[in-house]
Amino acid sequence: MPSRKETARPMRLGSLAGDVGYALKRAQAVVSADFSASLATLGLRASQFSALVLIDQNPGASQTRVSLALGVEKANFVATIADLERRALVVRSRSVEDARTYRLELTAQGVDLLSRARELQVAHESRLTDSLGAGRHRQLVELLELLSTVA
Amino acid sequence: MPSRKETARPMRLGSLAGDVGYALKRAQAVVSADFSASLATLGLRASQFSALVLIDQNPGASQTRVSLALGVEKANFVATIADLERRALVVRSRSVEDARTYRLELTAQGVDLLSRARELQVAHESRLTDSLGAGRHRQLVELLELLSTVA
DNA sequence: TATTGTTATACTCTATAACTATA
DNA sequence: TATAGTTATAGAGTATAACAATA
Repeated sequence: MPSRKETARPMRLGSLAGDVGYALKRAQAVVSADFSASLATLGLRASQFSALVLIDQNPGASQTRVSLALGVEKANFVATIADLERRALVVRSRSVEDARTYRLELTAQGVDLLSRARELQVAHESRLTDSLGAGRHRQLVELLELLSTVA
Repeated sequence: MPSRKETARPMRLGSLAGDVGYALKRAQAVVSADFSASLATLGLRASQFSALVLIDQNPGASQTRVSLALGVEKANFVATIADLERRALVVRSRSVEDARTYRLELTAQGVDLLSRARELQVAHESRLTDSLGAGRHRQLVELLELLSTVA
């Protein structure tokens, strides 16, 4: 997104001001730009990072289970996993109970890269906490998670 | 986004829980799905709706000024305006002060469609207020707008 | 020299249908 | 029949470079 330089004549936003959807999109753009730039130093995208976290936390889970938990279509998750496997960060092994599914696990390299990515995540969240204040930071996450579950 | 059906075995989210970026992305998906489906009944996308609002609020503004205010590259805004003009919702006229720029304005049809879209927007926000509570709804918007400006 | 609107291009994310192999 | 993974495809959104017309 291009940076919104506040020019001499600011634009009237009309009903966009106070709109949750519009505010969400703008905030999401700002936050993801910061985190994505940070993760890029490890050659990771945000979607790959979240996949690594879920596989780490749920070793042996199938592709479909992970993709559903991430809110990603299983069809669109194939390329993500293929890339992580090609880079030897994730291993897939056929399940013995159900030969249709793969069991996903991190390799030692995957664990290592994830721990470095987590440091970047912590630093990223710290920047947000510094900008927003710890109380408002926590409050914002609570409201967002509440919105995702009730709406 | 596929709906997150809470299965028998929920996945552990690890460091994704409490993460602002992840919470933002999930909430944004939920909210934009509802609003986009609503706007689709008028043949509008959210990006077109926001363009109509800004042109209505700032008649005579140029494409670049509107696109910058929306956080959209001017190159990517060309097709949006072209479609709105093709549908006779927006008119472009060369500026007399600066022949490089267009003055953007809504047509009577554009004003009419925008007013119907605004009703959908109000209904959409009402659904969110019902789900979240009026206080939390207002609080969320404040935090998001704060985040966009300070981060 | 700089800016506006434009074209071209490419990459990401997302959504859907259809196939295979297994169940 | 139903599900897991896969392929193919198409639509959005986004980012950058380069151009003609105008400033």
